[in-house]
Amino acid sequence: MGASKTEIHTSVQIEIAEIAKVLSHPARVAILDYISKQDACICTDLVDEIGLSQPTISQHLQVIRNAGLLKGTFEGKRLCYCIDMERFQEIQQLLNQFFNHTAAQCC
Amino acid sequence: MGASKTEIHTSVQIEIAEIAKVLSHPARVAILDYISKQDACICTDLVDEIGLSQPTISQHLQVIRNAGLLKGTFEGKRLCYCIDMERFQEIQQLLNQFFNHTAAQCC
DNA sequence: TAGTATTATCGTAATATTGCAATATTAAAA
DNA sequence: TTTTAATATTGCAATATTACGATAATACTA
Repeated sequence: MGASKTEIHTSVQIEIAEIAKVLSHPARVAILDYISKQDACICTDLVDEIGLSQPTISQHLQVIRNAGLLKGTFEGKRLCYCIDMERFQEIQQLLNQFFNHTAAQCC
Repeated sequence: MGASKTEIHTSVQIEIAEIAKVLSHPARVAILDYISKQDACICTDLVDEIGLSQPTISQHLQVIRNAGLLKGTFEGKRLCYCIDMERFQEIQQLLNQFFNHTAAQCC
């Protein structure tokens, strides 16, 4: 089908999956990489930097934004944003919690 | 298109994305959760446990396996496997490296 | 060897994702 | 106010993912 049966999973499992989905495309990883390397918030050259078309970059940015990973102003000309470190660390913690509690001892 | 332009990204970015893709579906998170909770390697009741059909579970397991996250024997009856902790920690480290070097200071 | 239980594969349908051209929207500058 | 530059949205095509029924393959057991 393609539609995932989310109702049979826990909210934590769904949350992990949603976070992972943001990072599951190299373009979005590249975008986060690039934004983090900037000193300021003016990130208008993403299109040239990443090598994808403007609509595609815009689409990826929306995915990252919807996950709460960006903050700043998002409308009109001269877009200004950067990574929301609070949310970023929250996500890192969530992933680490998942990795840490998954500690099998067999084989 | 649906095909991602992987050739324009760095190998690290692609690796992060590939790892994240494994965790980007709640069923796979649930499978990893469940396996890690078991004491032994006999994990034959995954189908009942996760609530998806046997072929679907098999498909998800293959994705997890291809990422190197499982070890054990994978053929024939009485499947026996568990999480490959070495690979698991390697992945955790890679993700943490990504999160740690992404530390923007603006806004 | 025949039967049984377990996992893998195939085929297929439904949905999601990715990408871009064309166009719209937005806000600053002239 | 018109122009211009930057971002968003729309529409569409190509590909990927998810899911499952049917079936095959595998290995244990009687």
